[in-house]
Amino acid sequence: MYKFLFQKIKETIAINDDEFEFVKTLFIPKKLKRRRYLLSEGDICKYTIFVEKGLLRSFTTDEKGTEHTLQFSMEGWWAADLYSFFTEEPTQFHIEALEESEVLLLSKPSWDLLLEKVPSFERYFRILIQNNLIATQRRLIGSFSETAEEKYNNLLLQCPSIVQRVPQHMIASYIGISRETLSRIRSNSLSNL
Amino acid sequence: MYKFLFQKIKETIAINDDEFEFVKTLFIPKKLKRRRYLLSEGDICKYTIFVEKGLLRSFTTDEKGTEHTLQFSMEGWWAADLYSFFTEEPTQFHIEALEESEVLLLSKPSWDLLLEKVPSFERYFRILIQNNLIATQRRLIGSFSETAEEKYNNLLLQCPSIVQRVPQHMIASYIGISRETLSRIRSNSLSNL
DNA sequence: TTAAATGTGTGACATATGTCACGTTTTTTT
DNA sequence: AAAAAAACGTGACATATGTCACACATTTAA
Repeated sequence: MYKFLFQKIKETIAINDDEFEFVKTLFIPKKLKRRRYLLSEGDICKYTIFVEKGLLRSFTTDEKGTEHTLQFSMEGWWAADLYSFFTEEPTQFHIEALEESEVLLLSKPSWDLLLEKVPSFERYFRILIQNNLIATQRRLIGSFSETAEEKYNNLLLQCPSIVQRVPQHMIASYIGISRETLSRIRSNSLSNL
Repeated sequence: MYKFLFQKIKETIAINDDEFEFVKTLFIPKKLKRRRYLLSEGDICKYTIFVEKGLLRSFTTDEKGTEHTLQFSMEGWWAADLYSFFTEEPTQFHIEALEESEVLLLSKPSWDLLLEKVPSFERYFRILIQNNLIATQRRLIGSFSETAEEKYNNLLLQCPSIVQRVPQHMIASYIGISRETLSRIRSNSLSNL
């Protein structure tokens, strides 16, 4: 249950077995069925979520009812609304399980305790967030400069596994195009083989 | 010259005067004329840049020659291509001074030394980057869900000072619309007064 | 003070993408 | 196995925004 967590942490910082045993005590393991929500609009985001198994999606719904996907989080990744988590303001996001999933929940008090007792986690989270920022900046620039087809092809190159595991209309909402446009792009690229 | 730096640091972490004197020695002060570049496409981003005075812009140029503005950095803000800074890969960004500016440069070795000697800076940078991530995520969702007019009006609400200090076509490239569209939005909202 | 460079406004037109509607296929649930 | 729900494909059409072109205004530099 803590396999990916341990592995991912060790990729960026050095922690010993004792420390990891302590880390373990801070997380709440949870199993989720498909389509279950971990966070809904209006909630306060009480946990940062680490995915050990399965796949989560973070998204918002605008006034017209259209969904916009911020992130897919698969094994070894995190999910949360950081703004709501730190300010304790209500969130605008939903986080749902797209597959049967196993997650580890880290509450705010546990987060604080973690940084206090194992200061090197400050570095771990900084790097994690930094990589997320770099990726999000790229998506933003891409959303300005790329055509719908380029957006899809780039996603295929960069995250083929996401495209395989997720329904098309959610892929569309992740790259910021309509599901119909994505459907047409896919049928066109088939005829170009 | 270090006024904003000191102030901004104290907003998030506690550091004493001795530590600040040490911090000072790590930064390279630099004055910049208008339109001077601190970073050009293909360079390796050698410094993270803190703005004491003036205004910087980070942007990319796509294959068609269209500019896309990632960020404006005014007094008290940072600028850099974090990806290039940490990987030492060539950058795709340009960073230019939009006004006569005074900046403080922090090289990679100095950055490393800073975190080693004053570990609380890990926290400072984590929070800095985290706030940037939250803002960038909002821009991304906005780029999916808002009309050109909404994008402009929201920017007016959130960063009126940027809109005042920066040429319109750069504002357009920041919210991801053409300069002509922005020009029409502005003339329309005038007639609605 | 003049010339050059930069920035802005606006008309005419093109087009990529969204929207709506409906049918079919696939998956999930009972 | 049947029914319900979710997902996908596709035609017809609408439209917001981009593109191109050129005039005018403003700022900067010579």
